[in-house]
Amino acid sequence: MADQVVGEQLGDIYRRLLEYYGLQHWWPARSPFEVIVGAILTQSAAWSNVEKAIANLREAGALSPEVLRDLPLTRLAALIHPCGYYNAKAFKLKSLAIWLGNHYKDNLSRLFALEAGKLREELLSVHGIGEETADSITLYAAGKPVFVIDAYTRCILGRLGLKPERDSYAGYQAIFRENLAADAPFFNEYHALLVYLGKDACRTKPRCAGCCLNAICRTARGGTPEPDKP
DNA sequence: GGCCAGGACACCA
DNA sequence: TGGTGTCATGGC
Repeated sequence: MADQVVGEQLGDIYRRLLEYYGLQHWWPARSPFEVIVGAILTQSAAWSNVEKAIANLREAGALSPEVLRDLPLTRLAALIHPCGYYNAKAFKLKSLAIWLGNHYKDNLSRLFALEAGKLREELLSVHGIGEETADSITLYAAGKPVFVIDAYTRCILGRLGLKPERDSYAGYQAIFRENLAADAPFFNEYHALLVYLGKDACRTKPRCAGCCLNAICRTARGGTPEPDKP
């Protein structure tokens, strides 16, 4: 498939999603550090539960690396209890806060001054930050143009017949990088819209907005979405 | 009562 | 290198 065609498909999908869902203005956070915390807490968790955990952290005045570092692990785990995996995630937040202090003196501006590739590499060195979380931070907190690949994005691309040859994070990410202009606000909205579409169309019991995916498929490749696989 | 949600890591073959 | 088990709550 010619790259130009894929680019046009991706552009068409974006326009239709924007028309259907409207601007999302992600990430839902009050500060870049809160974006980072949220990106870790939302790992395999419903955002509604993450919001409760973040509210607890805010109320405890713990939404800063300095305070997180000094907070006992058990206390931190109790605060983030609602979002699940609280012991594992407490350790991840601790690791992040310690790393940020040791390497960047808690200065996010210094961290975000790094070139996107280097920033990603740095973030991946932190325990608990994998590819998706690193890219979420790079895009939504640092404002650099990398495309976030999550389970919804994989599902949607697969159903649109755009699954990469190499079924890997890098494979999916290359589809966006190689066929769209690198633009952070655009990638920001696009990924947010894919998540909303995914919530509606990638579940076993698609709700009404599944028709949105069908409409996208009809015009994008003249076909219909493939059924979800468990 | 079962299923699922904006993953990452350790371990093993 | 790829597959599997583990971490765990809250809403529907």
